[in-house]
Amino acid sequence: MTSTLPGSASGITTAASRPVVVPERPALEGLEDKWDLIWQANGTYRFDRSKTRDQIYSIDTPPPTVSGTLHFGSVCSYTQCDLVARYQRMRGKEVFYPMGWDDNGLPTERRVQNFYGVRCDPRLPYDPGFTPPEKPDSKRQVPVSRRNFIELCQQLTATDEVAFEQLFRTLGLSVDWSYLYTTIGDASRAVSQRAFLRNLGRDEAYQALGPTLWDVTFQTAVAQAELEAREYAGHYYRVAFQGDQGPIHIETTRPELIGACVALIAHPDDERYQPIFGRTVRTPIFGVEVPVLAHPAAEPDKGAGIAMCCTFGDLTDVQWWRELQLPVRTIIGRDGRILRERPDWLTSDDASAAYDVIAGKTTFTARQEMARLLTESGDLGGDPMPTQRMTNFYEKGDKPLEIVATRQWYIRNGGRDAELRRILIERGDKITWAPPYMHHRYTNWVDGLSGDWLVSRQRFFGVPFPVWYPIDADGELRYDEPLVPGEDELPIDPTSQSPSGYDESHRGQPNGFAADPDVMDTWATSSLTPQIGGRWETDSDLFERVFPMDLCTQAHDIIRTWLFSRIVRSHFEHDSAPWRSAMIQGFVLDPDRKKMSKSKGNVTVPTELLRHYGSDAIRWRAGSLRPGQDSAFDENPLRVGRRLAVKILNASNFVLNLGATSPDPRLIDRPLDLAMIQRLREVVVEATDAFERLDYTTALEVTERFFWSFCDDYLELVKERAYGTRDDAGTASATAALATALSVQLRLLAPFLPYVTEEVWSWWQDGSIHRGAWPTVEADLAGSYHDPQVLETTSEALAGVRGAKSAAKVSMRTQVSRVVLHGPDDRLRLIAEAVDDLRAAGRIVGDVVFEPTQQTGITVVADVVASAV
RNA sequence: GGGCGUAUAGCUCAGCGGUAGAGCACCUCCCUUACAAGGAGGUGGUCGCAGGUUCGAUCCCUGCUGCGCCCACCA
Repeated sequence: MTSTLPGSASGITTAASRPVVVPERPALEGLEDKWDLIWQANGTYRFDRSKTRDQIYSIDTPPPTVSGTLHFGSVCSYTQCDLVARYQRMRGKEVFYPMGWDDNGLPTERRVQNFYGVRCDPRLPYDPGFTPPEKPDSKRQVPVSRRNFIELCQQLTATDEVAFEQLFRTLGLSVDWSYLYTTIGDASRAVSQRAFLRNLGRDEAYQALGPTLWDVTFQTAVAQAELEAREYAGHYYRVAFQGDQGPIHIETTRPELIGACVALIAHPDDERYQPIFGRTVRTPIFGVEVPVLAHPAAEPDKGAGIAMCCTFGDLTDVQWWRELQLPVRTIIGRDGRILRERPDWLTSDDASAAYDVIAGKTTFTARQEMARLLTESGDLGGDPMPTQRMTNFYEKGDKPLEIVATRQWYIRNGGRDAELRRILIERGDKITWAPPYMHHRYTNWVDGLSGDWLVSRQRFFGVPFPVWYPIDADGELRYDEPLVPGEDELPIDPTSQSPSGYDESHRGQPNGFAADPDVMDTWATSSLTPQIGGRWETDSDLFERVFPMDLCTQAHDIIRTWLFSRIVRSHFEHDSAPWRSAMIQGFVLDPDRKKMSKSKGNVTVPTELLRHYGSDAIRWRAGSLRPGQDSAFDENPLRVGRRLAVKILNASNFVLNLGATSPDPRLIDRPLDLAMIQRLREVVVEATDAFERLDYTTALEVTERFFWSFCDDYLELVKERAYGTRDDAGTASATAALATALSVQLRLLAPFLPYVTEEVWSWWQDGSIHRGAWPTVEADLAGSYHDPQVLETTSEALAGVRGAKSAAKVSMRTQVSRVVLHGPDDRLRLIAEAVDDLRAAGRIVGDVVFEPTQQTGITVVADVVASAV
């Protein structure tokens, strides 16, 4: 094993002055471990930060959520990014390609809860000696303090991160691991808090008290981008409100919210209700007077055409409440249950008695109880009608979202500002999208935003808001006068550190301070990955060399979250887009084209596949999946990929054993060799153009197609001549052509199959192929033009000879006494240029006769000699 | 309901204004001096439907239909 030196890039290969060492029996097994170690030792993928911005290609890679295992689809996505990284590196760019682990946030918390059987109760004191239960019981989770909980999060993610790095190394990602970051790490927290404070200072971030989408399971607010509409079974209840002129019937699916009703609302043009606009009616059961109001968002043909507005049943309620300036009457708590305390607007004895029935109940139970009460009171018109409706869920949750009034932090994203929205859409217009149509998804999403970006979460394992609030003499928090740290103090934890001018004795006291209790959503931190990876404000020299970045890669599901949020942050902080190009990747679906998910148990785990087929085979598969396109998981292509890797091994071995070890285009002079080189020139140009368009699939396809025909036809046609049994000039031409083609092809394939190409390269070349130069016509394939049809046409004739043998059911070794070639005169002339090679490959011992005809193709009549030699 | 994508061989997909392609599968043959976890040869398609543009349409345009994804839809 010849070891390589860091940075010893050998571009164009030269005549081999070093010994060529080909193993006796080359194999794929063990290549991953071997080369991972060597690459690591030699710093093959080390980022050289002395390079200038124009010499650098920087990549913003999604930090995978560290929660258990990676999908096969993720493995493909990361590989696709790596293909581009490797191509750019071979093109001579210094590639900045940092990796991060997204370990903060709810997914980690949830995994920790399930893994250890614990839940966080921030009221508990820290227990330094805590050990998690031996056998986690998900139904009886042990309450632990916030600090204990965070320690468990860090413990588990640390374990997971080791496994992730090992997997990515095995996969052959050409990452410089010394730039690794984690989203919960100090550096990320500092970046996240600094960016937030800057947003706050420029009024791009603000705090507001208002209706918020709320997940009752996780007990946190969630953002618009994290919503998922799902079908939800329910009933329409026809409910009577009593008015002076008789009952008004509305239809609702949520009778448990009647206690939260603040108005009835119909469309202003709706003649049925015009007489009662401005009057009041009494709610059933509770007898609360509510106004009947007009609003254009009411739809006359929906339900009864008149709706009850509750605080808050849905987003339309929020709109009515806001625009009609209605009061807040909250009856659902943050745990998703009806408030235990009786609301003060329910004054009558009947109302109190009825409320006591539903107090503390879940919405589901309360709904049943209310239906019963309505039936008893005679306010329910007819039987409830079953219905399926779409309801908003938190994408990671399994109970419908409620809307509760809470104080939250927001970052402006154009949701309430058409001008900002327009500017952010324009940012998207300037990015090169692959595939181009993904641009629409971005534009549509931004265009459809209806509110600012809610970034606060009432959770524990995340980046804290770097904010305290003064407490006035009356013990009230002054939210409007937040205290913030200096940027040089970051990262800070306001729950354990005190603001300047205070000390811990003032915490929670009148005239003291209180910490903001919330953490930022994961996306609020990962929206800054270019800044985190590029070490914004802590290493400006680096940041200026890598930002704005050249490329971001990610799957299409997080355009609305990660991609958009990075544009927002970069727009505010740097007045630019974070990158020039976005490569959007598809999903790998299960074989039935269903989305893989852990809950369905249809996830394909990649580790076993990597072991079985080898990393190169997996990478080959990833390289055949086009950007943006979903695909169904299929094991068969992995076999095909492996076969290619084996073929490269065998063919290279063969070529080198023929003595073809010196690529030298000047020695190539035979028509067949020149034709092959001409085709290879075309392949180099096509593959390069394709990679420049981020179309790695086409680059792979043209290269691979050439490689197989190189093996099947060219190699067969020249091997006799290359053995050197006939004439030396012909042999020199053949071996030079073979060595040239091998060198070029290995480099074209190197991004896709880094292990097998590196292995073969090491047999006869110095330095890592991955620091070698991407092939070009000028540097590698100089020489004169020759009609490439000589190769195709002669191959076609050879196929004809083989066909004749196949039809005669004889071995390919069988000799042929006489061959007659029919075809157009000009094509026969091309064959004549390589007829000696055709003779050798076809084992033609007698005459080869050319008979020009009007037909377009070549047909062959061959007289097969009875037996093989 | 709005947007986007897609429809090509049994399967997965490429292609593209000029006589239909690949891989897999299938069939036949060959244990051939690089490769039997190989190799060679072969079967197989009115390019979703209907119009239009064109000398010519799988390709461009229009409409329809199917499928998929994103968004909206909680009275």
